[in-house]
This record gives sequence, structure tokens and C-alpha cells, in this order.
Amino acid sequence: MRKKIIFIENPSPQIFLENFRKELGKNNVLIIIGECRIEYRGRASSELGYGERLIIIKKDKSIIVHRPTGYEPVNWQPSQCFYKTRIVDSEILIEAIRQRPFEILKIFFKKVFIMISAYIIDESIFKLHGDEEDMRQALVLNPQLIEDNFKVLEIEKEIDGNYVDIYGIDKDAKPTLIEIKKNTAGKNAVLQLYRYMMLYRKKYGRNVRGIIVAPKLKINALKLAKNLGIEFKRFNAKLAKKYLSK
Amino acid sequence: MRKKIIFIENPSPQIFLENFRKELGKNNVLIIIGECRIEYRGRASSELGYGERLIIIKKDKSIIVHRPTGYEPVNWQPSQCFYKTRIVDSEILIEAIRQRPFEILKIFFKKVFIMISAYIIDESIFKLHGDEEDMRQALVLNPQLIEDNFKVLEIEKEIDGNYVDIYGIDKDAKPTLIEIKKNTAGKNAVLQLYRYMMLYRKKYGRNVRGIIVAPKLKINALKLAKNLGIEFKRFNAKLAKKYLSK
DNA sequence: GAGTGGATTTCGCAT
DNA sequence: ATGCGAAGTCCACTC
Repeated sequence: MRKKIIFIENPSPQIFLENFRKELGKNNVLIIIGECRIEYRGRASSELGYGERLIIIKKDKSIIVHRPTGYEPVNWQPSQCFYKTRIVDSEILIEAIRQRPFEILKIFFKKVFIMISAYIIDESIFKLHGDEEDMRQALVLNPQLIEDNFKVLEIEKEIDGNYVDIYGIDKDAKPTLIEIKKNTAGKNAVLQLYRYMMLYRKKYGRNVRGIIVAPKLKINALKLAKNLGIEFKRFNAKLAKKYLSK
Repeated sequence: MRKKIIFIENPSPQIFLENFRKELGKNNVLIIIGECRIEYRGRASSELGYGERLIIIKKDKSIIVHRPTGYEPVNWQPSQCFYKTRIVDSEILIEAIRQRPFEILKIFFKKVFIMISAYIIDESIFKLHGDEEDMRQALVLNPQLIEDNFKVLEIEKEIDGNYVDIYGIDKDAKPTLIEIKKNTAGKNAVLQLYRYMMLYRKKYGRNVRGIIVAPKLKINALKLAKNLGIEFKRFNAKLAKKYLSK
């Protein structure tokens, strides 16, 4: 029942590197607390002077550097990066390198307080129910919410590499594109739908209706929609959940 | 030189809660490794069955839940949330609650392998050099992008404690101050540049041109710029990167 | 590999 | 407080 977790406390640079390399090869999750400075070069560049931080390296070699506050990591490297380690001026240097795009994260440790290595297993499937998905599902199952006698033909319909949430025909068999937004829709949403309508027109050579489904439309977006002949249908995630729970 | 780090290994639920509450109150960074399931309800909702995970709670009470792979946390709560803890069916329940918007994250621990509590200090200032720096560099290396026969004399020129992005002379040897914005520039940018021009005039006793370099100028900023005799040159980071990659 | 759109996006800055 | 746009966004997906 006890989990095997390895602790290395206050290691010398040599001891640290030795163990770091060993543990990194085990597909373990590594946790390091230490005093370090950080450099990053890549799509942007950053520097962070000395301070005490928490560094996590996961099985997939992704790395995140956390300061004592803030939800987001201050520096990071996504998975599939690789590591180089050495001692520079009696400091431990860990380089996490990403190939494409080429980016390099350098962590210089003045002092490692602790390194923890644990093999942790997590096979569960993460289920996320997003609001926009709920709304789409509710509309697909209850197309009368869109309009009487509306027929859904396709969800996530592809038009030249773009995706329309719902594609269907209205009671007069007129093709209709529906864009769903879970929050108040703005001009971007309207323009996005308009672009899809133009793409549809070009590809299929016929006019198409466009409907924004959202809890609200911003005032400017409403004006724009009117000018572009785009309709608006009020709907929201809470309502959607009600329909889905029936 | 040793850092005080508290370890609690394989605690009973009672011992864990006792220590969790105590350490949470210390503004420490808490690290928990354990087997747990997770529920989230809020802007969306999610479930995650039992598995071994790494949970981090920071000084500001932000919480992130990490699986053994992936750069991103699987669940989280931003700073300023508050905690409720209790034992439910012999499991440890930690609730992290956010008020606005109302969101609740529930972690049910079947087993805590270890809890680590550390007071870590990090006062350094994080410096990120992003697109604006690229734009400046591209302009310095290709001054004809500003104007034909433009000559860069100084970057980050200091005028009474303020810093102008680029200082140079135009084809008629007229001194010119350039303010770069990577995003749409507003009135503030215009006023900032105008202030630098005034400072320059005062210090050197001669007129100076002012140019805002940005992808766009807000309509009000454009009007203001015209009134103040400030010019505008369209440029952006994407373009800059192209020039820099040559 | 490039391009598009979503995200519990988060974050910062302006209005 | 709300809205808008950027982010080293990341990520999943299709062409």
C-alpha cells in the first residue's frame, strides 16, 4: 500500500545530477524545489533572477516552473522535449530543449533543497462537459428549438477546412448554417459565420441562411448581423442542460 | 542553508486534515501526491475517476491538479479561492471554491502518499521579451522600413529617465523619436511619445519628429496624433519576424 | 506540417 | 466591473 517515493535532500550538484539523470530515465514524475535563475529563448525570450521555485517534470518530459504564487507556470516546455544537464560554475544547469519550434529553457540551480521522484499511475478517462457542446447536443436532439420543422443534416460540417457547428435545412428546405456561442456573441462570431456563408455560397453555388445561437448578442454584433442578413436565436447552456436531462 | 520543508507520509485522513489545515494557513506551498477522484462544477463540469495525481496549492490559494503526463493541469482553481475540508466515507475531501464566477473543485482522496509543505521565497522580477522587441530589432536592422535613408542612432534612448524605443535621424538629418507598439496603439501611446518629444525639445532645444510604429492606431489615437503632429507607420511582429529570419 | 477553432482558457489593459 | 485582444498561449482536429 505504500508508494515508493524517492527523496533526495540538499544534494551536492554531483549527487543531484547523478540522481536526476537516473530518475528522469524511469518515466517518473520529478519534483524539485530549489533556488534558481531561469533563461528562456525561443518564440520569445525571458529572464528570471534567483528565487525559490518549484519545478515539475512529468513522464512525458514536459516541464513547468512554478513561482510561489499564480495559477500559471512562469516558464515551461511542452512534452517531447529533451534534457541536457551539467555543472556550470558550481551551479546545476538543466536545459530543456524543444526542437520544433526550437526553444530552450535553462534552469541554473544555486541550491536544490529537495528532489522527489515518484512513479504515479493514472489511467482514468477525463470527462469534460463543456457548455457549447451541451448546447449543440440539445439543439441536435431538439431541432424545434432552432425553428419548427428544422432538420439537422450534419454537425461540425466542414467547408474548406472550416467547421460549422450545425448544418441543416429549414421548413422550406433552405440550407442553414448555425454558429453556437456559449457566451455573449460579438462581432467576431458574426464575421466568422458570415465567412462560412460565403464559403458555402462559393462551394455550392446557392444562398444559405446563417443563425447565431447564443445567450446574447453584443449591440455592435447585432447591428453587424442585421447588415449581413444573419439571424439570432437566444439560447444558453443552462437551458440546454435541462433539455439534455429529460 | 537548509530549507525547512515539512513532510507528512502516508497520513491517516485525520492526521492529514489536521496538518493540511495548519499548513494551508502558513502561506506555504503545498504539494500532495495521492490517489483521488475529482469533480468540477462551474463554467463547465468535469469528472475524473480514481488515479494517482499531483496537487499543488500555492501561497495565493490557487490550486492545480496534475496527471503524470501533459503540460496542462487537468483541473484547477485560480487564486483567491477558499477551502473546505472534511472526511466523507473515510475519504479526505478537499473543496476549492471560487466565488465569482461560482465554481467548485472537489478532490476525494482514497489515499495520500505524501504531503509536502514549504515556505518558498521568490522576489525576482520576470522579464519577457516578446514581439515588441522583435519589431524593434527588425526596424534597427532594416531602417528603410521606417523611411528611406533613415538612420538609427540609438535604441532605448534615455531622456530624463524615460526610454524611447528608437532614436534616429531622417534623410534631412531631422531628429526622430519612434515608439513601437506590438498591438493596436491607443491614445496613451500617442501621449507617451508626445511627452518624450517635449522632453527632447526641452533638453536639446530643437524640434523632433515622432512616429508611432504599430499594427494599427485606434481612431481616437489617430485624431490625437494628427493634432500633435505625430506620424504613424504600420508594422507588426509577424512582418518583423520575417525580416529577422532572413 | 500548416491551418482553424475552442478553452473552466488566463492575463492585462482600456473603457 | 466589463469588454477586448494577446499569449512562448496549449490542444485537438483536418487537409
